[in-house]
Amino acid sequence: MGYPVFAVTVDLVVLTVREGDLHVLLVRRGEEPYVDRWALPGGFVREDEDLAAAARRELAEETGLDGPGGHLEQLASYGAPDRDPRGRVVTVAYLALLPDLPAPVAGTDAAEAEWRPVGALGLAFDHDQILEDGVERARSKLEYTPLAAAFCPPEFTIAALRQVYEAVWGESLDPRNFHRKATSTPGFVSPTGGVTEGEPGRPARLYRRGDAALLNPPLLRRRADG
Amino acid sequence: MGYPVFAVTVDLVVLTVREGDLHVLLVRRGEEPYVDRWALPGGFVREDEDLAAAARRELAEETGLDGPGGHLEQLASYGAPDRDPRGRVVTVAYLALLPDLPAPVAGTDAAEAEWRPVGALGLAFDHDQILEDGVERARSKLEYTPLAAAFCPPEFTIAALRQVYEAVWGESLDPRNFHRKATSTPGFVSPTGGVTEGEPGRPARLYRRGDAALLNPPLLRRRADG
DNA sequence: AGTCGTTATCGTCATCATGACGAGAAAAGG
DNA sequence: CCTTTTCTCGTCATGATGACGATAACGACT
Repeated sequence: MGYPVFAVTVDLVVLTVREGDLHVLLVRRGEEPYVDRWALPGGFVREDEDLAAAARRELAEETGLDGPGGHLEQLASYGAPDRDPRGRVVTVAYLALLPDLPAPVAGTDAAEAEWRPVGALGLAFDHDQILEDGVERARSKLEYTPLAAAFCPPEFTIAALRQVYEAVWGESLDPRNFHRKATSTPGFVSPTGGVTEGEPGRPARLYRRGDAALLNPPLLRRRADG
Repeated sequence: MGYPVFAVTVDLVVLTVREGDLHVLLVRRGEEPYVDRWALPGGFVREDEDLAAAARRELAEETGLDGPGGHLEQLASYGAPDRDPRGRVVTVAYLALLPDLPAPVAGTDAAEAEWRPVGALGLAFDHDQILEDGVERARSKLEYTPLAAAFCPPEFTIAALRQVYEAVWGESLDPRNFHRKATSTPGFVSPTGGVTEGEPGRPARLYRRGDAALLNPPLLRRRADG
């Protein structure tokens, strides 16, 4: 039976919140095609490797960290016949949400890597589209899941969680209403008992991510109207 | 540069509502592996074919119909190393929502095909998992989009739309509250001006699918609690 | 024609969630 | 001690929802 053969890659949309803005991890390509252009990190899936395992491996290689606190999920697949000039390549994109890393990125890999605010970046291949899809997925996930905590360190304040929403959604939220919502939605966050120290203003209680898979009711962003 | 080669297939989760229950389109396999076992329809992506084009082609081959009124979207990709005994095969699953077909399925293809109520079916490969993911996606999509209309003919009644929700979600909804919600949510449905004739009971107004991409506010199913 | 069963459509009411905003609590810094 | 800052708790009006009553408009039957 004859059928076409493909190369299969995984590409990563790695998002984090830095200084109040949503950032994506990019690497500068070291070889053709698109030499010296910025692109999403990624690579070929190995002979005996599951797709998710390949994504985890690439994430660890690029960030030196996959540990708890983050989140990794499959995003979508892209396989236009002409998306890679080298031939038929299907890529399975994964979306990673990480806390702002104290450790520098690109630990093991020699390639240049950096965090860039999301926006109109002229990335290699169809990576602009993949990034756009990833950002939209993240925005949507924050509505229905407690995943915003994946952007935070293990213990965080309600204000930090709110700033994640504000950065990802690009809109500001009322601190008092957000506080009520976060603390009253079952499984969203759970208090650790600790409080912040040395910060300006009244000390804030610390929370961990709750155990709910879904927020019920969800926390909907303000729609453009319709 | 040496990298592994893969075969790439598309598999379809084709759903419809028949007689008040959610059904999936299955085909009986005619060759190894899994001969004579039921499986999701699908096939290899061709040399110069986009993934979505391959999905549309397979859908047309299996149902003889891809026309307007239905819906097709990418679901997810599956690529466990051992998911196909023939070798390394990555499949990109697509989800199709169709109105109950007047035409018989499997027009062109010689393989046996039939609609089966969704549930615990012992399908070939990892198709049970793919089906489960597809059904969950459909359930979720009905909450946030007007896509339930994709299960209906071009013109339909509010009651028909409600029966779609009841079949897909597996729960009953109050006809009066559903009517209020469907007709008051902007872009959900739009009246055609026509009414049903010859049906028992009071004639019902006919509607077409609205132009909204998202329901705002959404129509949430009753959660299992948390 | 009248009655009944059936389904569609509209209305009412209590409850819950939300947006807007006031106000006190608890820290740091002068 | 006072001001500034930020967290936390309340209040109130509004909007969405669940539960359910009531009426409208058909076919079928007597």
